Amino acid sequence: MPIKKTSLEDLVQTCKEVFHRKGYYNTSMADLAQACGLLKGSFYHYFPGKEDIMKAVLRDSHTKLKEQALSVVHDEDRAPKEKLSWVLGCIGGQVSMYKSCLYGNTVLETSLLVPDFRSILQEVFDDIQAALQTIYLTKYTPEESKKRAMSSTQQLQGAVMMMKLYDDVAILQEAQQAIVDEF
Amino acid sequence: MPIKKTSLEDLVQTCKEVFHRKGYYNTSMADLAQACGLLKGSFYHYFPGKEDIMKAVLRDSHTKLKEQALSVVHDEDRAPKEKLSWVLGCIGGQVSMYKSCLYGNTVLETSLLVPDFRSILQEVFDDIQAALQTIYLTKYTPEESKKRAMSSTQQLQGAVMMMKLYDDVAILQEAQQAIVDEF
Amino acid sequence: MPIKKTSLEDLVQTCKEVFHRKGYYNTSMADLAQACGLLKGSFYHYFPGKEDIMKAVLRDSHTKLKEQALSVVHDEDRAPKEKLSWVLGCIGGQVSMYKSCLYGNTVLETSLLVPDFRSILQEVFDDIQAALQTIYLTKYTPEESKKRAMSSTQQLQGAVMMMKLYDDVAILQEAQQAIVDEF
Amino acid sequence: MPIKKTSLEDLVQTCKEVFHRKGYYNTSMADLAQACGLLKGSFYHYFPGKEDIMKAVLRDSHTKLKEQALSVVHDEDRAPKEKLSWVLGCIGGQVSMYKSCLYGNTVLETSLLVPDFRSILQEVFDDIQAALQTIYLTKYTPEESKKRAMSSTQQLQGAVMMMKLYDDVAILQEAQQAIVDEF
DNA sequence: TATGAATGAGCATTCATTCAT
DNA sequence: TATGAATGAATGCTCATTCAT
Repeated sequence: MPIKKTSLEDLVQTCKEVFHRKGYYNTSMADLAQACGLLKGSFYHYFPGKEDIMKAVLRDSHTKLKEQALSVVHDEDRAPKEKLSWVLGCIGGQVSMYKSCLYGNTVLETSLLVPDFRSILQEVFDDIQAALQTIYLTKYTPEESKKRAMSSTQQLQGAVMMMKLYDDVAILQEAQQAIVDEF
Repeated sequence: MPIKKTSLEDLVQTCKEVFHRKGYYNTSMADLAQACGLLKGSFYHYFPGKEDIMKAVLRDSHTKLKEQALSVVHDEDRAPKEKLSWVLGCIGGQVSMYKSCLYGNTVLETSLLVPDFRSILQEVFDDIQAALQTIYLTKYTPEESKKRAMSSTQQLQGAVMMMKLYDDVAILQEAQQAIVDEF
Repeated sequence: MPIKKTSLEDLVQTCKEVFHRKGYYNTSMADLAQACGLLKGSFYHYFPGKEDIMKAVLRDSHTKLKEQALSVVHDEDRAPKEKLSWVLGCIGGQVSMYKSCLYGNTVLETSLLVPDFRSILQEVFDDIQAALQTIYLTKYTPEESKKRAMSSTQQLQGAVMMMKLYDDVAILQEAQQAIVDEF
Repeated sequence: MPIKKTSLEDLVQTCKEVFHRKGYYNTSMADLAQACGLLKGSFYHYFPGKEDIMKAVLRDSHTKLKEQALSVVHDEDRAPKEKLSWVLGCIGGQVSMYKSCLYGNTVLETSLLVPDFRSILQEVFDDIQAALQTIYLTKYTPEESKKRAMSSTQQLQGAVMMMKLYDDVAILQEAQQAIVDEF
């Protein structure tokens, strides 16, 4: 029965939500503090600065992505197509929940401006593509698998953008379905 | 032959470049003014505010997109595939020049926060998809054409993101090529 | 009949007074702004930052020191001892006015921390010593003159400190007198 | 033989070093805590506040000054000149070690702003001058002795400032030597 | 058209201090 | 004794915007 007043984990989740909603530069420390029920100053007990909060958020998402979505790849009890569906479903679920993809957002908003973000994000997408590639390898040549992994990732990211633009989650779901169908 | 010191056209082009580089929220009026060789105050003779600058930039891009990229669709002297290649080439050229796509960036960064931007951006993507659809209609059913138009747009936007993440223009070019090849 | 609202010159003089009274680190931008009748933000129209204000203040004092105090050295109508008296009187007058010496204060408070201040302050003391040396050279050997210039400068600075400690301007005046008498 | 983890004595010595280096206002409680290997909060077990730390530091220095430097004055086995040399040597040694004189620094930075500091510092300089006066009295009239005590103190303090400005310990040593020679 | 001074709110961050644990 | 979370004010500075000139 832990009586936690503020746990770092909670902070990260709350900040994640705010960054999803408002973006990195448009989110102020005051926004984050308010969302977490803290004063601005108190935040600096947990993180040295705004950049570090975002890094913690991105790393947390990356960890969960690997645990929940990508780990299934080596599960021998599932069919490849099912795995693909699972991976896309997990990613899509997150995206639907927040109505945006923090990875894609952050790449476009900051990747050329904040090197620390970029390297984390590259790892994220490297992992996603590696997982997809592993799945495609059960059916296609290595080269073709790589191409399809890249293509599917792009398709998904583009769909996120269109989903946001038209505020229509169906766009994302159709894209997911199309990718699975094309397997 | 007017020798204007500062033309609205020049201002828009310069601001476009800055918004591409730094994003909307991370760009300050001072950034824009400095890039244009004006003082901050002087900017308000041309635009009522920051939002209006971005709107002018987006509309200018939209106009040029329609003139240069999309108008070709109704050119009867060209083959459909050639038209597709042209459209993607035009869009890709812009993206390569700025190393990012202002439409996609702005959708992800602001579309849920600034309604005015969203409606402009919806028009832009409506136009792009209509053009692509028109091309696809020469070969596919209406429904299939619509799907392919959407899919190609997503593919392209996702490729822009990946291009930015890995700082590799080839990613974009390959995506363009793949879309054309699949016609 | 100039209707100046805020002249840079006035700002520098007001800030000089505040820095004298409160020191560099203990003076906030809000202190300076309030003393000048401006808002904090407005200050950044005149100076890029706090350090630059101090630099302007130090340079202004240096300039006036050279014009008023040190220029007399090459005046051929005055006797050397009279010149010495004048130089010390000018410096002492400033010190008495503010009840402290900004040069000495700033050396002790910041010279090892802010390189830009140090180089300005070195120039200031180089000039003071060069002036004193020139005066002493009319009576002493070059080596002895140099020693005496250094010694007199130290005596004066030490007297400023003691004056401040005991809040007694007479301490400074006696030191000045002693230096002149020893010529 | 107590093995204290943090002794008040150690704390004072460490804080003394930090105040020497950064000055009073430019030193934060976090600076002090970090230098002492404590957390900010823990500091308040030893001292009620920042001002009290500085007071402890000044008093500690004062005590040691009396014990080490000034006590020699009444040692009948030493010649007056030797005593003078000893006193100046002790003070100079401290100054050289820290590359600054906390007494002089603090007078200039805070004496007019923090009454508590001022009264401690007045005691310090009263003691220094009394000691010097006692030495000079072996050779000069009371009045002349007082003058010389004041003058030597000023000389020394001025030399500390110049030493810091030019980052040259030799300046201080020459001043010490000159004072002894003039005895 | 263009300036540049001025505004007042807001920025990320740091401050000295408190206090339950 | 020591922690570390929390505070609330203050730090230096930037923001988009206004407006007299």
